[in-house]
Amino acid sequence: MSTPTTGQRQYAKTPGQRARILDAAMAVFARRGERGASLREIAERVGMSQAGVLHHFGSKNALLLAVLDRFDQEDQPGHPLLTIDESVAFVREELVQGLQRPGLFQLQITLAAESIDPAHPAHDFFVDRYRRVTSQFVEPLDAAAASGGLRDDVDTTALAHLVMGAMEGLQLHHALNPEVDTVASFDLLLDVLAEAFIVSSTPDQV
Amino acid sequence: MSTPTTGQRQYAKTPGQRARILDAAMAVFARRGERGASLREIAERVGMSQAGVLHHFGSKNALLLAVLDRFDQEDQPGHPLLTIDESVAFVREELVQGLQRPGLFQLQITLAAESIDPAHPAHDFFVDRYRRVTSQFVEPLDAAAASGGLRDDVDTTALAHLVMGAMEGLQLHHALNPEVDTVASFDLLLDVLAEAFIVSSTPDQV
DNA sequence: ACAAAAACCTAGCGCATATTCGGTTTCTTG
DNA sequence: CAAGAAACCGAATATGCGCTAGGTTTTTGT
Repeated sequence: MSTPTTGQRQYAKTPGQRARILDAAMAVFARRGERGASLREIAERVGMSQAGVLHHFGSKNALLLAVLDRFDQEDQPGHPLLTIDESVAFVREELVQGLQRPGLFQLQITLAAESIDPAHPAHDFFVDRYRRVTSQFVEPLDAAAASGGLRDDVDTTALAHLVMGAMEGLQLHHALNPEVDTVASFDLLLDVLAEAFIVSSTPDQV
Repeated sequence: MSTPTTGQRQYAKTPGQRARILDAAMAVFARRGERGASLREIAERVGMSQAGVLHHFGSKNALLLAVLDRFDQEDQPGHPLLTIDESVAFVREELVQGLQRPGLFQLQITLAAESIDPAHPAHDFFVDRYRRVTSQFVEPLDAAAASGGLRDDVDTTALAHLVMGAMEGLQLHHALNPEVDTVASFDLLLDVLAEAFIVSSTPDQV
């Protein structure tokens, strides 16, 4: 009765294998989307058979959900974002890192666009995700507006959507044309917004 | 010898049928993407068999290209955009109309995201398209900068990418969460940019 | 009115896919 | 070291896809 009814025995290398499958699945889903991705291609990358992959994740759908779960954790901030500066720094850092690890952003854009279709298996996930991320962004803005750090006539919701939208739209352009400098454009936006809306005790640091 | 060797006879209702097929294909491609779309679903919408659709367009690929062709024409400006005001007005009008005709934008986002994959049949189209649209936007900006209508230290390319990226990113969010007010966020961007960069002889009209 | 071609349809082919099934190997635990 | 289960694999199944083949109906110019 050491590992009883819950008995989920597991080999030592199993977590590693699952991780390798997730790596491959992320890359393939990012490139081809869920609809264009095949278990065969994922299995090939891992050096395993289709059936082997399914042994670990049960179905393509479950594999997709596991990928989304991991993706959600990887781009979650380590600590709550309380101030505007923290939020901005976090989101900008994401954009910068996206240049060296294009997979994450590509996964996001590819799957999010596919998920517009209500019949898509990730539809609910992305609908919920955008709501969460938006409120994560609106809250510090509202807090700043309340404490006088922001002009109080600003539509914080519109502002949050603008920043998030710009980030992903730029990323989409960059994916199609690598010459597009996402960070330059995004910084342009941040500078202009700061100049227009932030009420700083110290003068602006452009 | 009235319609000789080039003899492409056509029934009277054929153009109408082709148009109806294109309508259906646009809607289905917009919802499901190219990979998720099936000729069967398109044919059903038209009230025709799969083979009937193929009789008119030859292959799914050719149908996709026909859709892209039409799409490109529909959102092309009627006249060249020479000034910033014209460009901004045009792109903003597109956004407003997108609310009443979501199909066009959804088609654009869905297919563009799918097209990140170099193996996608529309890859070349979207790579080229973004280049074209960007330069269409950069040109009036450069002209304005040259004639003193714009602050001359502005990175016009980054600016153009920002505006285009924001537009599409917002549209993606809106597609997933209709509560997102794309026009409000976009106007926010335009106002802030105008205030920051446009050198107007008359004072700004917020 | 008549032939000829366009505009369809039904049926089926070949292929790729996700998933299942039964067996074999590999590891873990007592 | 010896069960026994986990971790695989090869093969088969069912489904959906784009596309083709061949025939029938509808429209057309003469």
